[in-house]
Amino acid sequence: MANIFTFENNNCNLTVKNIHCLNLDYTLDCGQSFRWEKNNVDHWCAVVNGKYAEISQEASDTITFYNCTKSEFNNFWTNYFDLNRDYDEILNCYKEDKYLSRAINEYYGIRILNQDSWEALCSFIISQNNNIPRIKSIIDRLCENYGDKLPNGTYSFPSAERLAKLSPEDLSPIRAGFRNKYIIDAARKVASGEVDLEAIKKLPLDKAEAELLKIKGVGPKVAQCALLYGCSKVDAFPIDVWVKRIISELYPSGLPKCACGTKGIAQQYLFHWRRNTNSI
DNA sequence: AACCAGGCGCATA
DNA sequence: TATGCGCATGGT
Repeated sequence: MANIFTFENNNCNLTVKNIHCLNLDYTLDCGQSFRWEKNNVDHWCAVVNGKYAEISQEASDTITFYNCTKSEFNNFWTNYFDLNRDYDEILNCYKEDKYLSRAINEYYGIRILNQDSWEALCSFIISQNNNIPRIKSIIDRLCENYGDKLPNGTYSFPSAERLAKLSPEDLSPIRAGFRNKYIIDAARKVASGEVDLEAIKKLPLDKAEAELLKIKGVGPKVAQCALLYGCSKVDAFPIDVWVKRIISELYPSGLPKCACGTKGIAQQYLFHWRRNTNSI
């Protein structure tokens, strides 16, 4: 069933009701995005596409966007949270599978975000052989050093064009180690158009991956993450250590066919479930 | 004090 | 094609 939203304006804030299958706590803290943090009043905050955003969830179907207009919601946030995709229909199909069924029962409301393609690519280059707290702190330092300062003192994610002018040595303050040269190679190829992220969004999955593999430090895992989280490819399927465990333990002959076409969504539920529940 | 972290590039066979 | 190691850094 499609979302038919209802809106309430309070001062500059917009409360949206009748949102289906979106749990902010799960969605913003499940390893797909690294910039969202909860503030002192338990609202989720981040700089998203160059603007500071603050949101909170009052009920399972009710979310308030602070300092946000209805047109900003319609033109940006519906796509960011992928609200036009019918998750209930997708997840309903997963119920025929034993483990997917458990994962969606426990973590109903995870959605795959449509993040900025460059930010997603760069963030998952940083993620390799790394843990989530440190990924976040490296990205924070990258933004503080090379992003634009916003009026409230936060920083935007630096553009590929900005980083393309730097050398790997220039990135030493962010302490990303051996990943510095990968970030710069990605920035240069994206800024020059040698790797065209907008074109990649329109390519089939395999061709899109091949384009991203032109970048030093981008292998299959990072490429699939960039495609899933930044290029709206819901069938992209990043295989990290956790998903590798899930496959070998539960799906030695592959994911069930109910996940066909949305393997990235299934992956996200299984990943979160395996990391947090740790029982079969 | 070793070991690990949402991997990848490179060398070796 | 398939393994194994080094890579920077910080947390446990």
